[in-house]
Amino acid sequence: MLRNSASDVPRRRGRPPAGGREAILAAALELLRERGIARVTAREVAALAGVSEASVFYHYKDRAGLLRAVFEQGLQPLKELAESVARAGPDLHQVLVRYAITLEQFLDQALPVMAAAQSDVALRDAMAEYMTEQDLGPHRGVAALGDFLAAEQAAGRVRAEVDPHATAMLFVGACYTRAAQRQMPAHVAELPSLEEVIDAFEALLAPA
Amino acid sequence: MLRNSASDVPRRRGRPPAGGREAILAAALELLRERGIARVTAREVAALAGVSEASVFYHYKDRAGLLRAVFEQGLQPLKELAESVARAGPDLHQVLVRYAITLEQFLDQALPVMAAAQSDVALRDAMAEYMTEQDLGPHRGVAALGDFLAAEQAAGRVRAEVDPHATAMLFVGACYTRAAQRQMPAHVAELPSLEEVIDAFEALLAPA
DNA sequence: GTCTATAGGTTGATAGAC
DNA sequence: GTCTATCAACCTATAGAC
Repeated sequence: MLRNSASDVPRRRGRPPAGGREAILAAALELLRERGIARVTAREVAALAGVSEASVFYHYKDRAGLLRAVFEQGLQPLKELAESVARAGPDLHQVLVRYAITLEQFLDQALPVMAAAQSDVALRDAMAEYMTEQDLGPHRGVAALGDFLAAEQAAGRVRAEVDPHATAMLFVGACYTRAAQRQMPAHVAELPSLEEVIDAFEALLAPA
Repeated sequence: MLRNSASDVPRRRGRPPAGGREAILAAALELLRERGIARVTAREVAALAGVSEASVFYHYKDRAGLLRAVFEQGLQPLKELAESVARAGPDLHQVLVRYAITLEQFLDQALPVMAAAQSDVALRDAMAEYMTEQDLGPHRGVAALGDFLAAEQAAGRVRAEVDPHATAMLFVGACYTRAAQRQMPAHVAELPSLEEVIDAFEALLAPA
C-alpha cells in the first residue's frame, strides 16, 4: 500500500531499505483509526502493509512497541499549535479562526489515538508517560491562547475584567467538544458552528 | 460482591435469581473503568463477579451483548443533567456551579465507557446507534444551559449581545475538557480550576 | 530485511450435568 | 441459574532459511 517504488535518491551501500517499517506504521495507524485498536493485530497490519507478520515484530519488537510508535506519530502535529498562534497576524479574529481550525484538525487526528490508549492499562500508562515527557496536553493550548489574550488585554483590545487563561479554557473547550462529538459516528443534533462560537467569544471579549 | 441476601419481596415461582446478572454487569463496568476494555474478558468478569464463565454467556448471550449493557448502564446518569438545571435556584452563579459539577461527575463516569467503545468498529456502531436512539450527546447539555441563559438574558441579567447557545457551548466545553484531562493518568500541568472558569464566565456575561 | 512455519497461550462460545 | 469441561479460532512472538 505505502511501500516505496523506485525513488530518485542517490544509491547507498548495502541492501536498500524497502520501506517496510514505514508501511507497517502507516498501516497500523490507518487500522487504528478506521477499525479500532482491537483490529490492530500483527496479522491485519502485515496484510495491509504488504509484509509478513514476522516483519512487524522485527521492526517494532512487540505489539506495545508498535503501538507506542503509532501514538508518537499520531500526536506529532500538536507541536505546531503554539507556533500557529505566533505565526498568525495581529488581528484577534484571525488568530481565533486559525487557532480553532488548527486545534480541531489536530484533535480529529489525535482523539482516536488517545481513545485507543485507554483500552488497556499498559498502553494507558505508556502514553501517559510519553505525554508527561513531552509535556503534551490541553494545558498547552490553553496557555498559548491565554498568553495571547493577555497581550491583547494589555493593548486594550480585550476587556480589563477578563481572566485571560480561564477564558482561553472556555474557547479551547468548545473546540475540544466539537471534535469529540465528531468522533461519535451518529450525532444527529448539531452543536453551534465554529463561526458562531468564534463570534460569540469575540462579542464577550470586546470592550464596551 | 453484589449478590443478594434474603430480601422481603413476596415469593415467586421457580428458582429465585441469585443476583449473578447484576454482579456480572457491575464487574464488567469496574473492569472497564480500571483496566480498560481489553481486560473485559469473560474469564476476568466471571472471576470478579464470583460466577462461572458460562454464566456470563447465559445472561448476556455474547460479548457484544454484555458490553452493550455496560454502555447503557454507564451512560445512564446523563438523563439527570437537564433536570439538574431546572431544579437549581434562580441564581445564575448557583446554576453554573451545580451544572458544572453534575456534568463533570457524569463525564468522569461516562468518558471511560465512551472511549472503550472506540476500540472496535462493531462496538462503536452499537453505541452510536444507542446514543442516536436515546438522543444522547453534548448537544443536550448545550441546549439545556443555552435555554437557561436565554431566559436570564430576557430578564436582563445577561448582556444583550450574548448568543445564549454558542456561549453555553463555551461553558460545556470547558467542563468537558477538564474531565477529559482527568482521564489521562499523568497530567502534570494544571488547567484553570472550576471556580476560575465559572468566575470568568460570569464576568463575561455580566451587563455593564 | 524479509520470508515461512510453528510454538505456546488466550479467548469466545457451546454442551450437558446438576 | 450455575457449574465443569471442552474446542475451534485467533493472537503474540520466536526460530531459522534466504
